Amino acid sequence: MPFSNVAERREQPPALAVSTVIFSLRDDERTGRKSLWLPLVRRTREPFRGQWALPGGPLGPRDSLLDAAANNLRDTTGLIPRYLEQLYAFGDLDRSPTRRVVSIVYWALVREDDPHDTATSVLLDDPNVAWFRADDPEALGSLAFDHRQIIEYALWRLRNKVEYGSIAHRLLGERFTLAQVREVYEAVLDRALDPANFRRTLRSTPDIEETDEFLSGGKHRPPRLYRYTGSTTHPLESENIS
Amino acid sequence: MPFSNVAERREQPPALAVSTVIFSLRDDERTGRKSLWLPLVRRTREPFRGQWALPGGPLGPRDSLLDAAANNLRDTTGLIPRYLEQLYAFGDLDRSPTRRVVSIVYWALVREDDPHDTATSVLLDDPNVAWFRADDPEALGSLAFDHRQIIEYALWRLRNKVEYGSIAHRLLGERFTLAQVREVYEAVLDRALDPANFRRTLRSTPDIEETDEFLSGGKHRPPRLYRYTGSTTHPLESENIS
DNA sequence: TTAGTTCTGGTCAGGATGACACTAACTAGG
DNA sequence: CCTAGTTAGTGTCATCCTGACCAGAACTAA
Repeated sequence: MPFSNVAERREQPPALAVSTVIFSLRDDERTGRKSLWLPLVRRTREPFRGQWALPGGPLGPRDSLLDAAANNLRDTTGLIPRYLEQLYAFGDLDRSPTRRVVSIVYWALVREDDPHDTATSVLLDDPNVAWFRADDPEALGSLAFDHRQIIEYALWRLRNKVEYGSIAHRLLGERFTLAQVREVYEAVLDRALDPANFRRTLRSTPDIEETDEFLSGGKHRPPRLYRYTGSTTHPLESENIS
Repeated sequence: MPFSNVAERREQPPALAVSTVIFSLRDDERTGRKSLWLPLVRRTREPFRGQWALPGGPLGPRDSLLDAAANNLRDTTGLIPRYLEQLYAFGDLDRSPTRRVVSIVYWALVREDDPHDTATSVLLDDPNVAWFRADDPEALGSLAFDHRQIIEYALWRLRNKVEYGSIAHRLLGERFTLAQVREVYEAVLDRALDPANFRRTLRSTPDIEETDEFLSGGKHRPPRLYRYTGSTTHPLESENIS
């Protein structure tokens, strides 16, 4: 039932929605390095029909906030991220041109090659899902709702995140080389880092442990593989998908 | 209208509420130092009637999230904090024994002697509002809902906050001595700091500027007063009350 | 066998930090 | 008025952390 004026519609109770900003590490021919990419979905309904938006949907009555984010992500993009963290709750009055919506936004990190994240295959065939560079002003300029600000805030949070060790671990696999971790840092911070110094600092952290294996098949000297021995952060910050 | 069983009530749309964790700096005879205190309100309705809880209430249809937090705080405690920041959105299914509630929680810093924060006088006369030490296990043990976990998370966030400069500024006045800033740090970190070293690091930050004034009236050598020349953090993290 | 690239360990200088001694400036009490 | 006591503020020293850089090790490709 539509409402005839603004005052009337604002008396409606606010709708609750959950959205997600998903970051992944991908090759960027532009810079030669890896950089951060994120998937967006094309809206099929008004408002903003046809424009790109963050994946999301209403909060189901039987879902916790985290479950709602994970379930919706699976349904709209096929992604099943191993890591979801709450970003922020957006609740300004004029976020949506129709009824008032309070959105609780999560952010996720997925691995490009993770069999658990079945995203790649699904997304390639779906014309309503596409990946964009996280700092691409072209793509971000025409997003639905206030999703541009949300993405910029997510990027800011990611860059200001202290415990990069665990972030790298989420974007990479169970075992990784130090150069791969460096690529994560370089993509997030958007600058080149000295390999030797980076190695020194990373080896001094207790969270990363060396293994006896080496990565073969490369073009040059095979690098040693390392493992992340997760130190627990605050419970709320490290929720896990069931 | 009550519901007869769990399945039925869970089909109701979740209610939206806003609560606030308020920190203030107060003398602590126990340790001799200053420490963090927070006000709680006694619940006058079921559920948890008579128990202590965070100040909060439902989200008004014409309030932004921030306005809702500020308005509710004023009504229930008389506090008008200069600084409110969003902490987290809590939305587990079993947070409330009656209907489902999603709470968006803010945290605030107030000054004990701020004329703007008219709290002290109001709160002293109201038997339904009381201050507790933020790490007092006795008081926190019997809180309503999941408010104990919320407070612990707020404390964790406060301690892990990077930009202590601005935090000190919020808890203190426009002008302050370096010893007062040190008291803030000592209260938050819960350990003593070397006055000389603390002075050195603080004077090296561009955010804090010395004035020509000194604080008179003390028992000993009058300390110089300083001023905070606020550097802006991310917009979302530094919302201001209108 | 050699050139090319990455991996890995090392040195060095400069800045930040903790421990601590010492002087400066005020009040309280006789 | 003088002295003791307390806090404000300065300076020094050793240590740790960080960025810049060098050089050898280990592998591939030709």
